[in-house]
Amino acid sequence: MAADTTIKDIASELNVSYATVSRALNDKEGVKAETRLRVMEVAKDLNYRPNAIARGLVNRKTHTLGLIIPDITNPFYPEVARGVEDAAQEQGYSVFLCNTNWERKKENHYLNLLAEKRVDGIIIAPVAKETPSLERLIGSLPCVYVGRSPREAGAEFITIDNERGGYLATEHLLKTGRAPVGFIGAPEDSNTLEERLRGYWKALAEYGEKIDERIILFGDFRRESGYNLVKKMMAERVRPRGVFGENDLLAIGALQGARELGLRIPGDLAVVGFDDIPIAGFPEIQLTTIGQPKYEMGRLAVEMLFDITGEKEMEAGKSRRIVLEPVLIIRGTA
Amino acid sequence: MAADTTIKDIASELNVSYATVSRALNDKEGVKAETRLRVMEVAKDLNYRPNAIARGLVNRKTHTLGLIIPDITNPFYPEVARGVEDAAQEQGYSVFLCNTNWERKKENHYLNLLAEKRVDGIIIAPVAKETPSLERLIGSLPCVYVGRSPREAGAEFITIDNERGGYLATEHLLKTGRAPVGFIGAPEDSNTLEERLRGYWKALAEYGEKIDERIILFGDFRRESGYNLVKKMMAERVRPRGVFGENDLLAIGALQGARELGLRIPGDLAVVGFDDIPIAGFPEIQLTTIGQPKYEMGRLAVEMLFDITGEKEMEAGKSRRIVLEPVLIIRGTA
DNA sequence: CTGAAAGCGCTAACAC
DNA sequence: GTGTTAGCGCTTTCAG
Repeated sequence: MAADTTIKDIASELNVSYATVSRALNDKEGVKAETRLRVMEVAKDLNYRPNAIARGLVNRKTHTLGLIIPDITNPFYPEVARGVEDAAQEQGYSVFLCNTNWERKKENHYLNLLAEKRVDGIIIAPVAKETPSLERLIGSLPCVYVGRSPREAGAEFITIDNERGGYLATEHLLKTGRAPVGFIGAPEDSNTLEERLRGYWKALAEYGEKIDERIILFGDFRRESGYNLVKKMMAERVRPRGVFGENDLLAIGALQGARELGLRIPGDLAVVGFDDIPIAGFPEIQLTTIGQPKYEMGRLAVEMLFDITGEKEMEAGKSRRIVLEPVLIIRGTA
Repeated sequence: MAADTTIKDIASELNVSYATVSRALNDKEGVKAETRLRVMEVAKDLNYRPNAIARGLVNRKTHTLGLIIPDITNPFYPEVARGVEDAAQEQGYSVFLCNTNWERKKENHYLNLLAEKRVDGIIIAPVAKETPSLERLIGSLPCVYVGRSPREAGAEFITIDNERGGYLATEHLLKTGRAPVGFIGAPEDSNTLEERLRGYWKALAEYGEKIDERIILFGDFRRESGYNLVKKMMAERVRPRGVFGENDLLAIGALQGARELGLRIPGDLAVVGFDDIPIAGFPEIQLTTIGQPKYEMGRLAVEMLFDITGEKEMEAGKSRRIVLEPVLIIRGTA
């Protein structure tokens, strides 16, 4: 950028030391009211803009947060991101939004980058169950996980009870007589999968259904995957009458694949998703799903971060490990 | 963050000057191979992380871009954002994603913030027709607009031909005998509205239809708005047989409102949108719309930025003012 | 090839 | 109240 005006410029303009200018600009005490006024004036005239980089260097604080999400294209994450950004902005923070596209390499890269940029904290929805490069950072860089409960003892997190969510979804299917119930999810290492799958198993067990690997299928997190997986599933000998999709995109894809197969929903096949993304509620979709407070989770993550850094204390009674209760939202597909 | 290790630490460890360390770390010439190796080793041992803040201060370059979008919740923007981020990352840049939520105040705030953080460039999808606080920055901070062609002479931009898009949409409706054709859009000051509306007018004129203010309705950019507006429109005496929505979300809302009114689509009412967001292509929606290459636009915006800063030259023949051709995508709603 | 030293823009003691 | 000075972590002359 072109030569910016610095506090020195405005100091020499006024024939005061630049320390005084700094004091005036930062509303510190010990500056004559008149001096302060003149400083402000000249600052405006010269179109002065504080250099956050220089400030960050001496204050060791950048007023910047990093937010790492796996898929900005999945409507779940923009909602979370909005919560994070709103809450951050309210405290005068800005956020680096990093999209890993479900690639661990990218996640790693961003983690390093954020550390190098000396962000004041990181909020992450990790790609996989373990995030070693982050775990190395924790302790030197405050961090909170969103959407999953990490294994490491030291980490803070906000998530919903995924196992319970999986249970609720499956139970609903079973209770309405949809056995056998299939499951479609992302690859095995995904962070939330394990817990939701566990909930699925649990419900199955409780209803006396046995686990049938033929109708537990894995792909990726995209809608197309749900579409393909349901077709594959329906080609099996055991024809499920209900399907639980690990997330809404997958479930919606399943809906579409099933309809293409000529199946009526929910008559021939009932489908339950997870997340309650906005389109799930569209009249054309009406997906039965498990709801989570996405925006709120984003906000809470920031609060927790600030609580760690001491920037701002959290409301009393709030823990730094929050597990929210999922809710079953019954619409038209199950 | 806790006390980081600095180049001084690794210098004293090795009994060399920290200048040497800096050189070694930055792959500068004039360092004995062996010294370099030892530096690298110790750096790794000490878990050294370059401080991008300090670097930015001396280099006057932060390797950071700012991206300002109005609504991360509208699937159009995440696509653009992905393009921006991918292209930026390829050049070793990271991006601050700022969501203005259609608020000029927030936009302003972010613009200042980005300037203070000394980003190397800004890509913006502005809230309104004019962005005075940005225009003041241009010249000192490279900037490119996405999604609209600003009035100022000095600004670079990448957009599609919105007027032509509006024309194509309306023409399609007219050609298929849908007159009278209504229009629903966001508030008057919106950036793209004017051009798309102009295209609508033009098509109307060409087909001998007159402009009827009663069926040109404005709300905001959200789906709910389309839903409400279409209901209002259908309550008018002139009952339109086609509607052009300024964006897909609006058009989808219109679809839903119309159906709730008992109208069959496209039999009773034909609807065309704009943007071609992913859900537009869902089998349940099948929205006829105007397509724009969102991801590509994001990428191109970054290229243009780097071309301005001299970071990387653009392919020959590319202008810094790009107006892409919109395409009509005919699906089921018109 | 390496070291010493200045300086990026700013804040924070410590003097006066 | 205000000025002086050191220093945040790093890059970059300029000497040696």
